[in-house]
Amino acid sequence: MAFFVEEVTNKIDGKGRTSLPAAYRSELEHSEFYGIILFKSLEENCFIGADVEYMKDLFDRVSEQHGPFSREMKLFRREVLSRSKRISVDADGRIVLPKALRDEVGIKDKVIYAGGGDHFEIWSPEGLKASEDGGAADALAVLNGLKPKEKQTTMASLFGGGE
Amino acid sequence: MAFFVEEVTNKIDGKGRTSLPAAYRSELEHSEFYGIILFKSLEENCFIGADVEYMKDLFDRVSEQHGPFSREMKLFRREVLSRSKRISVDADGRIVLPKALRDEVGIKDKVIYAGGGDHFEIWSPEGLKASEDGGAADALAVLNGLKPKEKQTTMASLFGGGE
DNA sequence: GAAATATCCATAGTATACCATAAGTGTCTG
DNA sequence: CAGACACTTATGGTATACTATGGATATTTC
Repeated sequence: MAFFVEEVTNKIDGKGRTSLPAAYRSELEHSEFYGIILFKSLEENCFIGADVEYMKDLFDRVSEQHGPFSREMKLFRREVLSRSKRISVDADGRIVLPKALRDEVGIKDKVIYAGGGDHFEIWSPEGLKASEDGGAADALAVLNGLKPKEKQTTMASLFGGGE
Repeated sequence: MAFFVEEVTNKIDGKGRTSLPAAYRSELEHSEFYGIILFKSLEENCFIGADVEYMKDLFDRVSEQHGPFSREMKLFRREVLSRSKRISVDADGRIVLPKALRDEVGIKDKVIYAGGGDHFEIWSPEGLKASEDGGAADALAVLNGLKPKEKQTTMASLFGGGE
């Protein structure tokens, strides 16, 4: 699965065209669809981009854990899927952010792509600056507080045939 | 399988013609039948549209899990299959919603298509507005509450004392 | 033949494909 | 090691194709 890192600042022109960072493109080009799924973050003033598989995976998990016509699934459909867009990467490596979307998060002539692993974020420079976090010290505390990775005892490991 | 996202508002004329969103059409055109299955939602005041494979999949699952002549299968036939319609996409990318159907959910001169992954919904603008959900915060809670994907058979699940 | 349904053109606006450039990177070579 | 060459990347401009929609004409269906 694609793994996005790096923070990149690119221009965006009057038609909403902006180069997707090359590092992201190479993560995407093995995908079934050479493009991204884009949707407004549920908590922050930015967009979230990812490959289609990421969204299909979220879909499957909500559907399996709550039921295909559950209240949770309905929320997911309304608040995420119907607000998402499929945006293809053109031959020059660019995507287009329609004006309506740019206005939602205050993007003018520059965008910042922020890699976040399974997905990435798209910010206006002002928006990203305004969204402050705890800083490096707090992040260090998170890492230091990590417990060992769950060592699940699986059927396979019990009866042989593990990796 | 087709994956529908985006919310699109289109006009519908006196003859019931309305453009199916281009994003949906490109999801459908690899299907065996270039058109949709349409049926009235069992719980909401809208229609549900999908490709034929979606309905065949529902059919298979009900049949396999309850038996081909079970009470559940009879319900599915009566309430879903017999109320479904096969609607083809014409050369201009439009579908036709007959007047009887439009009246069922109060569609006048505009329809809203709401992508929902494996299927999409067709609403009247008023109907969609009236059907409110929990909003972004609730949707975020759903996503944060997701359990890890792999459902491995663990010691815990074997001998009690789950998560 | 009247009403309903389907097929065929026309068009304005928009989005996409195509082409061009300029800067940066790296490689190969004499 | 200097320099020529081939790539890639980001970005600007232009032309073409597509989308949504309205109107008109066929073709059913009862």
